[in-house]
Amino acid sequence: MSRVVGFIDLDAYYCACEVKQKPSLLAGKPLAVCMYETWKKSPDRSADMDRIVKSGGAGLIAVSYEARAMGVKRQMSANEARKACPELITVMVPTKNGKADLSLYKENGEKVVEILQEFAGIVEKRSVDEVALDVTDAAQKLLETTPKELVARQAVNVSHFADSEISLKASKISHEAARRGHEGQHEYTKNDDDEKNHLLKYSSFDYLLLAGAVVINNARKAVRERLGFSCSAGIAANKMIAKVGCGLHKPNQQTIVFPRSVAVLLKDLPLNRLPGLGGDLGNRISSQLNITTAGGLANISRSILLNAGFQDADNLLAAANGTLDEPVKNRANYKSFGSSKTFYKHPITNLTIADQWLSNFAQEIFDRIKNDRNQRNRAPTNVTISITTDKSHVTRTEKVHIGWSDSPQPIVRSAHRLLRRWAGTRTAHLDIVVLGLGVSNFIDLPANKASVMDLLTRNPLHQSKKPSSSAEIMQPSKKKRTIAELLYQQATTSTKKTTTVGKKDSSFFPSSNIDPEVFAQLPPEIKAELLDDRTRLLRQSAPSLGNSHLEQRQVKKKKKTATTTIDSFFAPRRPR
DNA sequence: CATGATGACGCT
DNA sequence: AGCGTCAT
Repeated sequence: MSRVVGFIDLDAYYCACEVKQKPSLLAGKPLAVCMYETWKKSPDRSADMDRIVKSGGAGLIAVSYEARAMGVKRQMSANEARKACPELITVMVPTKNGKADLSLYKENGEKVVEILQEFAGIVEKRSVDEVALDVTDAAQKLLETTPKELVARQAVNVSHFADSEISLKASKISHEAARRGHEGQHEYTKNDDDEKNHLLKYSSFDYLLLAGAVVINNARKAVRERLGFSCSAGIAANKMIAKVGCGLHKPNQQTIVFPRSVAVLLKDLPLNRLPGLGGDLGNRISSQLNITTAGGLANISRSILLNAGFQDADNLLAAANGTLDEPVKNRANYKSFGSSKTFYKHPITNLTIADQWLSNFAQEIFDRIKNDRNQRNRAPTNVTISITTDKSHVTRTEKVHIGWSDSPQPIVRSAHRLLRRWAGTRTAHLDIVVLGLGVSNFIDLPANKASVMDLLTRNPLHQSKKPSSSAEIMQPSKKKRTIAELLYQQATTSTKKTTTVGKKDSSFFPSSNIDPEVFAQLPPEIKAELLDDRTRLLRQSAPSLGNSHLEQRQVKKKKKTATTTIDSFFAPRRPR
């Protein structure tokens, strides 16, 4: 069944966050955001005023539209940019514990998602500044309550169309130019093409798209009014085309791609502007098949693609034809998060320093875990360290129990252990160029800690006085899982390690405050399952020993094979 | 002068 | 579990 997908991209997002912080100084100004002022160690800066830097600052990571108009481009060094635009204001990202602190942007991004959730049943957070929405239902509802001609009129008034002259011109811009905001981008002005478009006869699905465009426009308006962020959007029958459409007109504009416009839009679209083909795979396709556009790829036969070694031919062709239809995922929050830092030209040489950084990372991650946990009653169960040297890049993962713990220590200890698992016996000359730590594999926690404790304990300290929280109502967790989780927590925090299963149920949790009688009354199969869960979780949590010297691989400079699939984000999983 | 920090996911 | 790719 056809869907209506909106793809929203916040305009010059890091810049917009900074403008929100200091509107009187920054609004309407040519502005750029850079990562650090210098690569040398310097004190943390979080105050907005301290972050406006007059010198230094390496590659720009965000450029306001005012600065783009002056020729400032992303990836310029700050000094280069100042030459192009002497009035340029450069703001460095906040730093904390000696590293960039992106929480300002992340937190604002979460607020954006919250607002967008009011407008769509299915919301997929794609990155800090991108969100895909399935607005099919909302569009249908709108058409049920509003005459379709009125809906169409509203949509036309606030949207571009992909087959207009200016849209098709924008579709021919190179990938690089499009990314940095090509010339001629400006706020919306009405044009004759769009009016002509409005005179055409709409199919019933066209009306649905038009309704979706009204919904998306309302969503964008809400984001702008409540948070001050402007954004651009594309509206189409699938996520990939919606994203392509989104890129046609920025900032603060939206573009509708009717099904009948897809072919002409893709005809001259540079191949590497198709999501997933912006890297190696796209380059190989271009050079091996001597094509440069999506339209060119669409004209290649499946068998030629297969013969050239592109096993993912079907998806490639679907992408080139604009029919690749990956559903909008129902995921408004992160599946993992982490903290990392590059030590450019000053690699970490010894374990002590690495440990300190890992502790910092762990603290930062734990702060995020606490936030996330309060909102979503979940906690991660994996900790992964990531280490890059000149010669290698490796990751090491182990299980960790966080639960409702209020200390970052479990993560800190895991991180230090994982570091040693990699380093082996070596303690110096580690030469770590990039060090990172992350957590993943979230599991649901008891929605309300106290209320679950009530179930299993007679400890009056744990009896909750409040009714269940709203979080519990919104996200009821399965009782079985909940109990297993609790048992696991009890087991791993107990002072003794039990190596054998006790003969009596009541002897099972030496220092537990779980009521043995309650446990004893559980049906035998539940007991067995709980015990099984407990031992399994314990086993998983046991760190294994590694041999780092065996793991030092050469980093492969050149990869590899035409078997790589188009970016998973837009590609449906291949059937079996 | 010049440097990124995350995050998702397929393949094996 | 670990690696590689693609993305912003």
